Amino acid sequence: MSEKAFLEAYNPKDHDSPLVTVDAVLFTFHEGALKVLLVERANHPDRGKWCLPGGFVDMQADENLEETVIRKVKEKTGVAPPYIDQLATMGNSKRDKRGWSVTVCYTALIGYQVCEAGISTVQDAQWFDIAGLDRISLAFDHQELIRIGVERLRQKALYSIVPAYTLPDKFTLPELQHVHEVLLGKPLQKKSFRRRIEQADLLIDTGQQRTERGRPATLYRMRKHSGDHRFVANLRE
Amino acid sequence: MSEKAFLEAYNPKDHDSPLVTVDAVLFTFHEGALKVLLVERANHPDRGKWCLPGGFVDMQADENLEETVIRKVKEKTGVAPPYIDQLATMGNSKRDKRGWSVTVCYTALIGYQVCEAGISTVQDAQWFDIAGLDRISLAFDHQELIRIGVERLRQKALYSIVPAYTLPDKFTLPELQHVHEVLLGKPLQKKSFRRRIEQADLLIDTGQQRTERGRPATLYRMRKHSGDHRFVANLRE
DNA sequence: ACATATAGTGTCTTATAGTCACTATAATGC
DNA sequence: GCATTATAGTGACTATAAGACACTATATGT
Repeated sequence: MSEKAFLEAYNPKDHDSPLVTVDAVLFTFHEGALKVLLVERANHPDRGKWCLPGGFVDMQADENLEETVIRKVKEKTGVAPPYIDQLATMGNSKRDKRGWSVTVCYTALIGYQVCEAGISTVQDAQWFDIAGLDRISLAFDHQELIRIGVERLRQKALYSIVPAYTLPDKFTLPELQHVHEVLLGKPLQKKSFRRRIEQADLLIDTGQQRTERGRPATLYRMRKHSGDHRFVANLRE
Repeated sequence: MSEKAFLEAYNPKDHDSPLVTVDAVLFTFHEGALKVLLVERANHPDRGKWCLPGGFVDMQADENLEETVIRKVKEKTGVAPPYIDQLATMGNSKRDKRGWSVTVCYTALIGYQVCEAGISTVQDAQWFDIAGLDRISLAFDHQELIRIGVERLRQKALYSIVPAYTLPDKFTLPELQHVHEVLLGKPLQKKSFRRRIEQADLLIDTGQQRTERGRPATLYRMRKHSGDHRFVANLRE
């Protein structure tokens, strides 16, 4: 049989295939804490429980998985996040009561203010503080996905400035250091922190400053691809 | 409606779902070169082209995705690899002529000798040198998956000894250094290389030695979880 | 003006990688 | 046997980047 004939005769529904969903662990940083966006499930299974934003791939609307996850995040926040990265794919027969299911989970970062308006218009979406999250029961294996997402972001805090994407467009170095400190759960040397960022030329000085208390701090914004930069040496844990 | 009633009424086939496959980029190191295992496709589409070992999830036989990939690798090599890690999930409407498809791709490492017998009994499986692989046309997006796998392994060579899993159970330090050098495409300082491994106590001295030419080299084997160790500083690129 | 708070720097120390010459131990050839 | 060659492994100094911490700079509040 030719390939053409094979493809004409082929019907995907002849095979059983797992359910395929996409989820996003979307982090932000606000009021000194790392937060994750959760959504209240409107339907069975696990109706009423909180879960990650996500859902089924729409084979008509979505060209690829990334489009699916961006569509899902936009539905809840109103905007596309500036940082998105594949986190893990979970697939087994037990994670969803409806049967064998696969979820492709992404991690995304966004500033709090950027999507504040969008989130306030969506009744069922809410930021949850990472600390204490283990006390509430989430749908499916989403608790585990968040754990993996936090661990990944923590690792990145050691050798990159990816956590900067949890901040607004413009931010100060002390703010960024604070995010890293919260992620790593310990104080960092400001000299070391500043020095490596300066040497790698990762940030653009906006020329602006911001004063809260004390001396004003310089406002920076991320240079293009600064999220891809890996320092040759980690901050010590 | 109760959740119980919902689940009883639920039929996964009511939804369209993408095809779900699992693939493995299996590397080994032999005769001074990094190799990847490829399989010749017996069926449409892309019949006759080489591709990664992998295939559909068997929802009856497989409890989870990792079982699927291990089953598929065992079919071609006869053994389960000592190192396996999720690499990336590719999902879009174009990668497979049969329609919207998702592949969960793993990367795995194994010693050449360990599976030599298994591979020789499988007619359609063969090791390919990474160098020059870009000249042959692979099925689906498997060329891209291999590229991502090589890049990931190259990164790991900078801050871990994960590449050791491409070697036999027992190996010498110069052998391991050579793997890293091939991955990074440049010579490394043996003093630096040895020192960091010794300091982190990652290998077990087997007490045995091996002589090829010159002074005999000590044979080591990996300590448990040595693959998880991350050096605080990278080798310089 | 001074106290307080926070931003940012100077400089020494420490940890770890790079360099490279040196020693150690095998096989080989005369 | 002994020199030669090849490869394994070490010693010791240098270079780089992080840690520590005191010091300066520049705001606000009284």
